[in-house]
Amino acid sequence: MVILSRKMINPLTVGRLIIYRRILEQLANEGTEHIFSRDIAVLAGASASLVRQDLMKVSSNGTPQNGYSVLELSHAVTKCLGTTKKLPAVLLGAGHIGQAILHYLKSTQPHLEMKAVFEINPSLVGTNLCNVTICDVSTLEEHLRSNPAQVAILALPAAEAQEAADRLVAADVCSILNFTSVRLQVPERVFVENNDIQMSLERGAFYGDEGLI
Amino acid sequence: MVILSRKMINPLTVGRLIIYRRILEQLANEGTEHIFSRDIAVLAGASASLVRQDLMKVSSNGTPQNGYSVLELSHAVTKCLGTTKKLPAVLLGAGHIGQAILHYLKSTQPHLEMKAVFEINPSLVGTNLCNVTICDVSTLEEHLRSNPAQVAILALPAAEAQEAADRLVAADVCSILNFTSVRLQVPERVFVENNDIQMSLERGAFYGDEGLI
DNA sequence: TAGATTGTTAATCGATTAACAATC
DNA sequence: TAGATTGTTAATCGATTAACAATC
Repeated sequence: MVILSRKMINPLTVGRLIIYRRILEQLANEGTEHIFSRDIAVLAGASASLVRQDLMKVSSNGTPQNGYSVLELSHAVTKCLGTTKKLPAVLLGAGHIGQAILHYLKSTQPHLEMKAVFEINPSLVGTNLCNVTICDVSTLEEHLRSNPAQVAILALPAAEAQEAADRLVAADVCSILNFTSVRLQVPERVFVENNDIQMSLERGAFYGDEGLI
Repeated sequence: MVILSRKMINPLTVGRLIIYRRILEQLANEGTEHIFSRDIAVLAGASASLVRQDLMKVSSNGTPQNGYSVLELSHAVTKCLGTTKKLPAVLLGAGHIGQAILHYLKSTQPHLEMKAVFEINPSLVGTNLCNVTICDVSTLEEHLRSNPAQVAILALPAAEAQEAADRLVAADVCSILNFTSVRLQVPERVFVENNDIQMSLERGAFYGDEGLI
């Protein structure tokens, strides 16, 4: 018998639920009390049908008259996404992207708590970044033994990505946020979220090129 | 009659072709002369079948004996992606992400040439960023009239994203790289590449949370 | 030749859309 | 009530995988 878990929700749906939550929080701030699936759809760039299907997963209860209660739905989505506690996380790479991500974590509140930043560049080691001390990457395993982290963010040069991933997997990290352009090879149990900024830029350029019919 | 164009290749395939090209360039640098679809698949995180199907679109010609010539295939992919010339682009938002992207454009070579950076924060206006002058966002239209850009990169606060997109669309930008967490509403002719770092972080956190079976 | 791989089509899988009874 | 929307299932669409003849 398979036990249902949050993990049973696929990444595409999770991505949309995250978008819905953001929209609902925004609406709540503006004082909107109710909303229809059709309107969520417009704001989320999805179809009303898909929105309703996704919301089934959070055991929503809208009414034909008023649609969904913004507050209730917001809570239901948040509960489904299960982000009550903050997960300990580590960042590998304190370059431009690493720094941007760290600032992101400080301003918005994704449910991650950055425990340490690791760098190869020795001139950065020991300095501070957003109140997190930069450690030498050679101390990664040691650090993770005493401070386990479930999530790791990879923001280092492509050439170092796979080796770093191997070490993270060995240290029981179960979710890797991969901001490098390398497709990591990891065991199936490890989740990898690829965010390939370089590819985004190139794809944007591709479709921006109108020079051919 | 519909004229075939590069645009007919869908975003998923384009994304993989970009990955293949990167892999092939890396292999070429290492001196590898031939490669099989199976090996590309491993490096690209795809199946061999899908790799071959994608490569059909670039009119590849591998042989059963040696697979593909790395150099030939690399050129074929590059030709298909059509990235000979650099497209003029503008960046909106000179915050942490904007800066990281700008450094990316300098180090790697996506086929974009950053023409100008626009900011609302007046204290940044007039200063330099990676050799590009930061302009006041109020001069956007004026600038685009004299220096048309096909591609725009959006890296500003969520609250300003839609209005900025509207202005870009009105100024004939045809590809928007959206690094905000807002789903933009644009005419169908405009391509939008969403890269939602905030969502990536939250999804990574979701799947990192092993606390429930 | 024998064997493995390519190029290409057919089958499958999964995600999205459409449909519609139940509901307020 | 009449009408629009929800929750949910069925149909469709499209992307990936499987299959296989042709090929070297």
